Amino acid sequence: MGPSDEIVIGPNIMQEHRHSDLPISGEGLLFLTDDQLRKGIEAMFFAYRGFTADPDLILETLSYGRAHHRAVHFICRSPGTTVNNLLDILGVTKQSLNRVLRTLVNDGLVESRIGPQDKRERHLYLTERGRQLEQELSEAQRTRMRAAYRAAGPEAVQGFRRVLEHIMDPQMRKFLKHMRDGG
Amino acid sequence: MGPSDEIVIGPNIMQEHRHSDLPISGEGLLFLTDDQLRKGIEAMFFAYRGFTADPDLILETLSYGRAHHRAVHFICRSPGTTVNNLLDILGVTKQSLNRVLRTLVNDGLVESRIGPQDKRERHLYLTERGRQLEQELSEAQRTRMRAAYRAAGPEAVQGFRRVLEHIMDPQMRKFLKHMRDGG
DNA sequence: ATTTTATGTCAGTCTTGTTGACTTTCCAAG
DNA sequence: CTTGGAAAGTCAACAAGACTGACATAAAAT
Repeated sequence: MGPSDEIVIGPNIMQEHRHSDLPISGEGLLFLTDDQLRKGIEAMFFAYRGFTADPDLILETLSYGRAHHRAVHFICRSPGTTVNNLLDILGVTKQSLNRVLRTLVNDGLVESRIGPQDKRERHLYLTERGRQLEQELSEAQRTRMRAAYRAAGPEAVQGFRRVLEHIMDPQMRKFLKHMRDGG
Repeated sequence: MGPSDEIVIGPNIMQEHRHSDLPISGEGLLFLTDDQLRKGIEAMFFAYRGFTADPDLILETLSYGRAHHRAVHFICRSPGTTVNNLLDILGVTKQSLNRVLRTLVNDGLVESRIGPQDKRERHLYLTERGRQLEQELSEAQRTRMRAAYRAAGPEAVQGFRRVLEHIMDPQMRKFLKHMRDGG
């Protein structure tokens, strides 16, 4: 942190964008005001930074980045998945993913097997070392999440998940649901 | 999406990392299992993508990036803030922030005034055009959040905020609280 | 007068995204 | 059977945006 250890972002002049803040009715729609939304947006921003902070520290020591973490995570989650599946999930170009996968394969963390039916496909698996790294990364991330869950309580967690699922694009929600049913 | 419009990430083999999943007691600690945590982690990942998707579309047309959005957001929120304050909040280097601020000032979206008391400081303000862009960006983002909030309901929103605040680093939580008291 | 602070700049690197061009493989229509 | 297109993956080059390090300037603090 800075020298003051206390962030004070200028005089506390809150902008009043009230155009859609009018409580349409007298009831409990206060949680939909622009001000409430802004707080949620900022919370999302700061929380995501915390969310990635702990794995980032580990990745840095290996000169890997978040892209590597994401690849390893989803390969661990669904061993044998193809590059194309991964592309849909990660939402990046195949060239971008390929660079990451190449380093992971070269470093002996991921194994890429030619598809038994369709030889164009590559099926991806973690090696033992890959599983080790994945464990280390996700345990770091889980530790923070576990603390947050515990502090917030089960009902808050349910709300958390509920809102997140409505923020994401529908295909992704569908994807998560699909996995949930299977798991 | 892809041609299939349906993401199927390989055979649905769920890894069972049960080492800390043992329900310590028979009570309601099920929300702390590794599996629940993994679902939360993935939800966070997908939701954050949705969270940034709409502003990104607007930014692209202007050849700006998320960095510009963040700067404009926090300058709008706290007009007159200094560069140093912004650095603490955004958590980037001054070189990185400076590149963004320079383009915003050159493009006439941000005004940088020499501090009245301390002439070393630069106080940052949005111009009229800057405010317009900020409105456009945050309205795009709020629209998605509003829909999610409405769909999830007020209790879920409360839980959402509660968990997010526990995920972020304490300084950031303090910062948000500080602003909340003032607003 | 010296040091510290706030800001800005230049140069160079790294990660991770992009597009374009290419090979290999598969499948289906002629 | 062949051929042409689609799909999967790879290589090369480029851009955004983060980073570090070195340095400059001005003003405040000591």
